[in-house]
Amino acid sequence: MSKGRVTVVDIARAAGVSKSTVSLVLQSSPLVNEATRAKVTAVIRDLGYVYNRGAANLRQSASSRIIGIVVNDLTNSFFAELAVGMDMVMQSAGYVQFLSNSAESVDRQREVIASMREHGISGLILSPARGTEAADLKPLVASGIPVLAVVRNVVGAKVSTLFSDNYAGAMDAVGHLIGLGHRRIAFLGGMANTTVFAERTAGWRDALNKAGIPASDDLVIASTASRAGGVAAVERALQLPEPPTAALCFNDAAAFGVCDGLRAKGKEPGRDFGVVGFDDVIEAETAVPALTTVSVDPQGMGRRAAQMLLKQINAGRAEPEAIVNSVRLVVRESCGAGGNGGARRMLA
Amino acid sequence: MSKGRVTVVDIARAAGVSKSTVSLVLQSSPLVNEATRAKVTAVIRDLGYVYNRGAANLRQSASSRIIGIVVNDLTNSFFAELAVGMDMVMQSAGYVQFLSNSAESVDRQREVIASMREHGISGLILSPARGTEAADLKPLVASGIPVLAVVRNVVGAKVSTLFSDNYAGAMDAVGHLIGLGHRRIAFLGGMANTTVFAERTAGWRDALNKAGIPASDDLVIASTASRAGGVAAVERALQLPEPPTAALCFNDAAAFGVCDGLRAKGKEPGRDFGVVGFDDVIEAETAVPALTTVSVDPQGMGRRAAQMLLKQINAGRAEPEAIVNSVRLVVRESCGAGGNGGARRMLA
DNA sequence: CTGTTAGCGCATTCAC
DNA sequence: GTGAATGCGCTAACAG
Repeated sequence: MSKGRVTVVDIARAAGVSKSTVSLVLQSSPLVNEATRAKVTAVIRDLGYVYNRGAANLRQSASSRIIGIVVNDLTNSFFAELAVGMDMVMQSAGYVQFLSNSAESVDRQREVIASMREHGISGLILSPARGTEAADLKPLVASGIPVLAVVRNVVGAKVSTLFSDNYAGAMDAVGHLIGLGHRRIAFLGGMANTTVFAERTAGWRDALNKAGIPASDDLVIASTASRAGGVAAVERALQLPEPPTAALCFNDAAAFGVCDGLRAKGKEPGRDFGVVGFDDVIEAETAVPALTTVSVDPQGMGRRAAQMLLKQINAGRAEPEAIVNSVRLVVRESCGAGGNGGARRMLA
Repeated sequence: MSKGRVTVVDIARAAGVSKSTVSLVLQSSPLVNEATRAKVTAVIRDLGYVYNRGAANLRQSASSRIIGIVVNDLTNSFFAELAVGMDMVMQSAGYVQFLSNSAESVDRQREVIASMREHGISGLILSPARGTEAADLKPLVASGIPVLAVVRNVVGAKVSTLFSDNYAGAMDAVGHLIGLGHRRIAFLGGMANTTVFAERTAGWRDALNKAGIPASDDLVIASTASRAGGVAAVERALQLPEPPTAALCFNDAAAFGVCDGLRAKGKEPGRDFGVVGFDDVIEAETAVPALTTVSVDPQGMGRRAAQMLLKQINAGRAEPEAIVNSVRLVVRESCGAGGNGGARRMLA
């Protein structure tokens, strides 16, 4: 039963036709007799034949229908959600994906991309590891296969891009806080040397400046983009000579940490201190956020990224395009039961 | 530059040798002159040649060095961590993986597995969608490619397995609570119709019975395995005629929800109510758990799964093996700063 | 040590 | 409608 793979020849012989007839049946060509088609499909099922895409792809220089996805940190729910979104449209489009985790290592990233390339991917979506350079992608784009960078930028690389509008989102959020009367607004959490961090702090800064409020660097407190990082950041913020009365948090994890830290100091988030967070993982943990958030919807972004790449693949040789994924400020006035314990009656 | 793929023939011509010499160089065979080897490798680099594994694999009936991984819910951090663990060892072993999300749909799962098979995977790791039957995997195992089921069981399927010792973990956890003097101990959260749920509740039940405490079905309150589910479950539990004084929570998300729900009722988790949770995602969100937990370490489990599968692949035609991944009870007496706000001074 | 020959499984002409 | 050739990129034999 498992003595070597069963091929078209086998099923041709068993069905008493020639291999090309079988081939036609496989691609459901209209120019084959209905009776023979039935016979062939029956034999295919009986012998447990499986189509060999590798061989097919070798022959015709068609698309392998494999695409590569490399993300910097699949452990982060944001990127997991992103990947799931991509997976959805890839599956529906009849593609399979190599999906790998670079763990922020450019070396692993390079290796994994090389490996994918040897396997003939017809496109690549990359959420680049920190420190990725244009040169790393040079041979890939030179070979003509479409590459899409998401979430983070690769400066100088001639690839398509899909980024969130971090700048506008931060502007909106800070504007909201200012509208509520806050004047000292901190930026808490996140790793400083990322483009996302830079964009979000830029929006924070410009929104303050626009309102005539000085944007003091003391109020930008970077840390890890985690719950622990949020706790640490807010603790530092509250120790400032002139502590802030509100904060824009780098992401949702940091925002939760900030709430934790506030409660630990006897402050009620929302009532005693305004909190707005970028919500990179909205829809994921539906029960939690009673916070006002700048929502990114990673699954939607993933779907959009996949669609972009497939379009490029189908279009053949298209120019790289840059798209900005819009975000929206979600203001939650009240918070239902089952919410995040201490985060009700939000001032922000 | 990108006029068709550059092949062995191209580099053979450019290097002034024959293709088989190039082939030998590619597989770093010892029987090739050092000078010609240098020449060939130089040309390879200059022309930007990429090895075509598809063609190679077609010729020699060797392993494709592609393995398939299908997970029921990549949105769940547990499975994301699991996948990352697998990714690590696959990368180190020179494999690439198709990684896909079935989203608990047996249909998607079947399609995706079929697609992977057409691409010639040399092994499959499956965290089965709910409702997966042995028949779904029948053709795959019949074709002789190693299959490993993780986390959940597929009854009747002749595949290798790697499960956590949910039963023993639940026993340990409940024993711990009993040792602290609790008599009415609930089981909160989790979807009822899963094997994991069945195993964990069985351990809960048997530990109670062993201690001579009746295990009332009222105390098993299923819900979703999420934070919201935990909130709902503990609310129901506290409305019982004889409410519990402690609980074993299905997973960490549910445990957090239980703490939320307790605080909403003015009860301090750990002080007023004993909480132990299965910690499916330990190491992931390092800041949070001030809870006593039954730890599973999904990344480690993923690494182990990958190693198992690779061993099977290398061993050729090995019998399926069943391995149990041990879990450990982690008792946290105190909880440092930056912990989960309300979950300190745990009674459990 | 290196070149020659012959397929791996499939799809695409062409004849029939 | 169907069957016989040909070649995709590569490796395995065997010659030279």
